[in-house]
Amino acid sequence: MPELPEVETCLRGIAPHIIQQIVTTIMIRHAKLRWPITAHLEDKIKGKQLKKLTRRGKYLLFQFENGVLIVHLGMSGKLRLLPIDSKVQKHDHVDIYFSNNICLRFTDPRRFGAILWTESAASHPLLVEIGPEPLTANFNGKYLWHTAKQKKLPIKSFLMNSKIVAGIGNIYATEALFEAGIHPSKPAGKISLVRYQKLATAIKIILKKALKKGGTTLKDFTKSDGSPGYFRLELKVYGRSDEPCPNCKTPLKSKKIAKRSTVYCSRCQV
DNA sequence: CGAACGACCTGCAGGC
DNA sequence: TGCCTGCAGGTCGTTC
Repeated sequence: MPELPEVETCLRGIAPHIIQQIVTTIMIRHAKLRWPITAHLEDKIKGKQLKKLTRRGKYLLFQFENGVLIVHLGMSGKLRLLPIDSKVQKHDHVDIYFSNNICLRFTDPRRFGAILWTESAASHPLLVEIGPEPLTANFNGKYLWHTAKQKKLPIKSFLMNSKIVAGIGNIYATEALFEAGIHPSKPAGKISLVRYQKLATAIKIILKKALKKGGTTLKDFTKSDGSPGYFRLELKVYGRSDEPCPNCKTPLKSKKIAKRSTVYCSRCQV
């Protein structure tokens, strides 16, 4: 489910409730995720204090005094805070219990997610090659243009490569390309600097809008069921194949790019 | 080396 | 009702 805004919203929702707390115990019901959960994880984090919770791309980094727990939500993963005695349901694979009687529960039907322990996140192979965060200043049109030189792959695949930029998934790649008026199949190396500047701006605006929406959703977070709740930004083209283009009313088209569904307007995006 | 593809999983909607 | 197919917001490891 989650792309960068959802992961960030999840982080902001859970962090205040568990930062500085100490892990009392953990419960692993299903260790087989994308990779097996790190063996003897309990030995690593039991009795340890959670110092910080940060994000790199779509990876959540739970920073303890002695190392970092890396959590990825895959396609269908969720993290929720619950009372310690909450009823367990199907796909509730992992619980981490904290000293303030809160249970952090990882639920993931498809099990594409990951939970891994590392002593040095800075050099971890999953993190070390991730590109710039899209909401920082060093991600901009010039960076994209420069990095795309000579590349023939479709701009959409280029954008969804986490080595190029962190956290852009199928939805936001689709939406940003529509906003920027760029055809998703256009070879990355054949797009002008000016158009890349427009694209970088579109990415930043869309992500910020989604974050704001997530922040609004978060208001219910502590009050209701303890779930950050997934939210859906009003999407202009994603999931709207055959509907009229919001700009020109031409029916939106849809095609597969690298096996991912892609919606676009053949008139507005060139 | 970069780019394309397969693989990992479950759940759901739609067609027959 | 049941079976089959295709689809889903990710991305690493392998192959070409």
